Amino acid sequence: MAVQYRAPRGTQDVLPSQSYRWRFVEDLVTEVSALYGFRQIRFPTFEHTELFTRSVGDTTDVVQKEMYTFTVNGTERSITLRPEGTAGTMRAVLERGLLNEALPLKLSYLTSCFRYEKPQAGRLREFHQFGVEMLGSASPAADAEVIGVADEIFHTMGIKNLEIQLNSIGCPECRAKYHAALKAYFEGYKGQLCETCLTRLEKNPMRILDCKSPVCAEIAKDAPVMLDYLCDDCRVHFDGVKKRLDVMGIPYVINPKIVRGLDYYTKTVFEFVSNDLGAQSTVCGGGRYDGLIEQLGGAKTPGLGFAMGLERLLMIMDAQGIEIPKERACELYIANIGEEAGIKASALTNSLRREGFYVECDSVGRSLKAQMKYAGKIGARMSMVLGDDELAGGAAKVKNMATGEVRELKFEDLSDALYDLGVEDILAAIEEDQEER
RNA sequence: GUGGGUAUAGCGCAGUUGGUUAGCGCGCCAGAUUGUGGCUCUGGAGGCCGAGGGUUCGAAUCCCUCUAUCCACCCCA
Repeated sequence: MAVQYRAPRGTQDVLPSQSYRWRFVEDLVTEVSALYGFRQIRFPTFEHTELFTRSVGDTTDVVQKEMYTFTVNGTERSITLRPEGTAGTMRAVLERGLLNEALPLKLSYLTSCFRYEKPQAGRLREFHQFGVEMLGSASPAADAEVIGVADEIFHTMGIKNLEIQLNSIGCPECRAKYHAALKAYFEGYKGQLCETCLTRLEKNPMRILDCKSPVCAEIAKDAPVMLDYLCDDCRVHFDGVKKRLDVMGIPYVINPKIVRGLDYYTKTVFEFVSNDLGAQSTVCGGGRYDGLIEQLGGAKTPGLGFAMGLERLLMIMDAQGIEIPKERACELYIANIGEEAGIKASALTNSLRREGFYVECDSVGRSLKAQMKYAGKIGARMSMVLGDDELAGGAAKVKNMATGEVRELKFEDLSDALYDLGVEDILAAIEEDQEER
């Protein structure tokens, strides 16, 4: 069958059978981060392009080839769909003067992001991130706190086998020295490096450290390590972070190869890595960005944060068989026979819904048998039939769909007082059913 | 941007060395005593076999092109 319209490449529909999983995750990350004092901020889906080129960095892949950038209706202004959440958050913070409030400022966000990439496992063109930003503290305590929230979120979800990889890429001063040393080292192997690494050598030599090519990896083995080049300030800071994580009981491994692809990072960088994902093994990544606010025109303010990919998070939960609470099931299905009973069933259903119960009745005009079948299919916990007999006799049977057990409910005057009397008895029956569970 | 795999019903899949009306499971709809679902049985709806071109008496099947999708590189969450 030739479907006329397809979802654009790299996008996904979240169907009702899956959406409850999303809500569960969204609620959980929001609640856990709130315990750490992070309050949610929301910001536009698109921003002026300059915001991203200045913050993310115009030499990064994200800016150079992955942004959805466009102009609208012949205007000059260039607009870009957010490729990440930090830039928009910082813009809002500066524009709305949030740094004038009590510091540190702790914010969280839950948004979709857009990157024009070739889709593969765990990589989409529209994807969703939960992120956290903490501004106004240069102390390693802040680093530990931010890593701590992420860790606690994964822990609360019941996710296992995550590895926290930690590194420091230093401040601009010590990193420059390291870059020089690294470049000098790899220059000596220019003839052996792979093609991409030759461009990396110019652009960002640290990336060579992470090359999968066996030759490059072999060469990289003896390359200088960033951690050996940290200035005193950066080393003390990094030690402080590690010490706090140790005390907090959060295990981590030092990975000198973590580089991060966004320009604004300084000092601490970290990733939460899982081998339950495909090649895209990072589920959460972040770090410190002490120069960012200043770069965007604000007062010099230290800051840091992380972002986690919700699709990847869900993938891990799926792979690890983590159970997510199912949605509330239909509590009662009211079947009807005949026009008159159908009208009463509608009214009764509505009354029960107003009482806060999940009740369904026939809205198609199906036979009793088909109605019962439908009730079973949607997983209704109880069913009840309304027909001439019930309307006249003042009693109706309520059936437990799981056990088949039938119980008769009596009504004083079902024909006229159905709505009031019927509701009460049925409410009692539903509540009783709920208690048993 | 560079590779490799895949494309048949809503979903998951068969379809022999090319051979007539393209099948199976699940799902969907209806029926099996006119007022009770699940199990079983019967019937039904639903496919230009991803698109276009070519070879052939004849193509889901062979060839070419395109598109989509998946996985990997790259990059990142």
